Amino acid sequence: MIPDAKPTSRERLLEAAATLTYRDGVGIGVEALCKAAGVSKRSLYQLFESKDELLAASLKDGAAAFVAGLLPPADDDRGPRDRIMHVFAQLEAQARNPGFHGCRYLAAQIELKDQRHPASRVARRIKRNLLSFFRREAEQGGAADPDLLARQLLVVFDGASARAGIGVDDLKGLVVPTVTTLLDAAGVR
Amino acid sequence: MIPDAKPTSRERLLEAAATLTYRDGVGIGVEALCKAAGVSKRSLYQLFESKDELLAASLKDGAAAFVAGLLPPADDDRGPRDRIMHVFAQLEAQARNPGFHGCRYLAAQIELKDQRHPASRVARRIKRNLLSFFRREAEQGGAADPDLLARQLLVVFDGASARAGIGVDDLKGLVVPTVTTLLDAAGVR
DNA sequence: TCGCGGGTAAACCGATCGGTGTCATCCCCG
DNA sequence: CGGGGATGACACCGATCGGTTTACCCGCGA
Repeated sequence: MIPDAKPTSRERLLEAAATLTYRDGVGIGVEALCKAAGVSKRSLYQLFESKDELLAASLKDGAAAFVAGLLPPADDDRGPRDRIMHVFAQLEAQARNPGFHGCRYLAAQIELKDQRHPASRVARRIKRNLLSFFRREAEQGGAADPDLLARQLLVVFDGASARAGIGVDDLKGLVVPTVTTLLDAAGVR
Repeated sequence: MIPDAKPTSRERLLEAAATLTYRDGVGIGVEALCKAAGVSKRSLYQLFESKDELLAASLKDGAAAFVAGLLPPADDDRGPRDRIMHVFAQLEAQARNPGFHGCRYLAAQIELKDQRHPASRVARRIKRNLLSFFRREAEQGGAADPDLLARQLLVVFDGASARAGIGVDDLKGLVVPTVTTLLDAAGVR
């Protein structure tokens, strides 16, 4: 039911950038990106200022899918506890996928050491939104220290997805009990 | 009290590799490594098979310092709980250092996506040793599920050091209460 | 029919990549 | 003193980096 039989050059570039940088890292060459997208280098540099801006746009473009794949629907009638657990259940499910290589935003920030890199800024913003979600739910769940709980949850999220991403842990039986323990200790009902 | 006024070419290369790859990532060029070490490229390739082997050797070379900087002394008379807490207190202290950029072994594994890369193998082994330490202490502390607790602790370790390393959290008031909660829940005395 | 915008392919730019070949130099050991 | 192995300096290799330029092609509207 998608009217566009063929996506725009711009869309194909964003998609190729998302796929290849996730698999191979942000060090991937523009030549490879163009080939994968079926777009000439000439067009790339008409659509984007630079490779860095393409990377940033690609990360931003994927934010909606990132949120949709992790967060519960906004009209969810479950309580904060279940809504938080939902995120980690989703993470565990995604980690089962052989194509899973961890959180692309964390990876991007680690690979591009420069915090001021446009793509790094985008990644930081997106993760800050996840932190806000956790804090909001923690507050609503009556956590003793919502800020602390939100930071704890994000540490677990990043640690778990990183370790699963590099293939040293499958998260099975790990993430749910961990988050449960933290929620219990924080007094989230 | 160090007899070597001037370290070996090999030692200088290992040191330069450790410093520069930590700050700039494993993508750093061999030219830069050689210049920093004051060693010619020619010598580098007589001392090491390739850049990849130099990186691997450099990571392995730093393992002792990594352990010394985190783990409690072997003859420590404190209990398992304090010995585990020691690791995280050290991590939090190190994260205060402006030169801190997270766990170099996690970063290396994320940057080199290839799990079979020699440096990635070394990193994996070193972190497995940390996991073993956690499990040993968990067992000795009477944890209900020592394997689970060890995995939880490593997730917190990696998550916390990664987030501190990219500058989005200073770990203050975060890591100690988190580990305390996990130890309590596991029944570690 | 014309021109124009958006697209491609491909050559090209200087710089850098990992890695070698060549040769002079230096220092240690006999 | 004489010789040899380690080291440094440096040019060089083909490949690739991010980015630019040139030339051409094609469909659409005036």
